[in-house]
Amino acid sequence: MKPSLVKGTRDFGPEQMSKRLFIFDTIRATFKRFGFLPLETPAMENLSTLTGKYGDEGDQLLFKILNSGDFAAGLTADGADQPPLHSKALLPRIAEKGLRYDLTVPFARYVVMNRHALALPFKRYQMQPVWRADRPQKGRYREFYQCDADVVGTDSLLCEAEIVLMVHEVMRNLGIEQFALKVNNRKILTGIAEMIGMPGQEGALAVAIDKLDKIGQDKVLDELRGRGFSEESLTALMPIFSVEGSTDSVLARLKEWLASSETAQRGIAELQETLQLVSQYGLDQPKTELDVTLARGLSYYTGAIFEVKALGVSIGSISGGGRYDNLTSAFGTSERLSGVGISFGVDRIYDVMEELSLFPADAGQGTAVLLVPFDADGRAVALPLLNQLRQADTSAEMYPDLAKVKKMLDYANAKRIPLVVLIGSEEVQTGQLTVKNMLTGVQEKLTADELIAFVTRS
RNA sequence: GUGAUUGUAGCUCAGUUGGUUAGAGCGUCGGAUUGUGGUUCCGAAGGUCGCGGGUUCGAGCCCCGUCUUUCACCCCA
Repeated sequence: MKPSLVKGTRDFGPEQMSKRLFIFDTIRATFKRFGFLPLETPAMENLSTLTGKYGDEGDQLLFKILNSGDFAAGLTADGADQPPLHSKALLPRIAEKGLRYDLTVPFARYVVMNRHALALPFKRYQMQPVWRADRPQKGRYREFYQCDADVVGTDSLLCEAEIVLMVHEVMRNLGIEQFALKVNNRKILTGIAEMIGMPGQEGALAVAIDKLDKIGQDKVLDELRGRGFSEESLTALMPIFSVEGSTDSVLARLKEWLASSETAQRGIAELQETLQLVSQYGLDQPKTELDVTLARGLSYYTGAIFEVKALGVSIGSISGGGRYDNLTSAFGTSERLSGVGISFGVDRIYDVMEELSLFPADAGQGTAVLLVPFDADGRAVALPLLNQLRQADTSAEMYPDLAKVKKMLDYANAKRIPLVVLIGSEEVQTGQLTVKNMLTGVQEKLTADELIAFVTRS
């Protein structure tokens, strides 16, 4: 049989992996600098932990795991006198585990289970794969990695501000200079829904408004009509399409328009304070953009919402997050624990960086020096040198077989090893090794000590 | 989940209105004065034409199903 990959999954070869590790390392370094601690949770969770947290659509995208053993035991066969079993009714009887859909919900589960041992506020980062059963397409996979940093146990808007700072640091360290960090606040959307006489409908409102830049104002209105919004409410909504301009002027206009909504006013104030904290920090050339139409589908957000888009590429958002006030309450805690977090999508960041050629040249660099002995005598000289190079923190290897020189140099080219040390009888006798730069073709004679000095210097 | 789309050598692709032993480039392997690669020359290996059915004297080509790829919708990192 021919081997193949599961739909929407990929292998990562050495070259891809070294680029991916560059992304992981960059993000991890930032998370650590901001005081977040590492956490890992299992790939699978009880379905009861996962369901109901992501809305109906999200539940459908969960990968379920068939029970072990005779999962069909106790199921009755469909008979003429019985209605056929529907998969929806069948599911809880044959699957009680599922693959994690994101990192936020398992984190909330962890916090609730370990509440007694955690010093609040608790800051954790987590970089693990998640799985979603939707159709793969550009920038969308069934298995992909998220890098999350969340804080729970504080309402302080400093956390929101730090997320803004982290996003800037990560993007700039990755070399993604052209990006937009869109920010909004769910409370503003909630207030708008109240204002137009559709309280509690901010979810439907958000989903439709989120598509504004994609389908245009008229189609957004059509969609809202389809969702049961009256003409009256739509008329009341019109000002949202004309709030543009600088962040300050947008905030001022919103304040005026939503004057009667206490919720909206709180959202506006939160946003304002967050942005003020960011500017007090002294962030250079912030890429934050207030976008009233930014909604984000995940239903658990209650305050700030973030989304990062790379400019100049047609790949969806590469990062997103927000504040959630009652995620832990879904697990039955009476204590109100507020949290806020950000999630970086490694796979999309990879696609963006690949498309814009942003990976540094040495991101795929493996071995720095290849030792090429021509015979057993050369090998006797090469082995201690190999050891010395590695102790000097240089990645070095020796071609394992005594093969033809051509073959060994071909190997160096294939692995893009920039430096080759040729060791034949002449080199063994004089101690002057032939060091060849594979890029320029230039050769020079160096002693072992000179070689190590040269390699560690560059 | 809805609607399209793709599949021929390791890779990128040719392959006529259905007609004999399915081709190219690149790559791989071997060789061209036994201590020199990336540029040259010669040679070789490598394909159940995604898979399963059907139509036909005959299918890489037409039809159906299925899987896969890519894309739009939905939603999302």
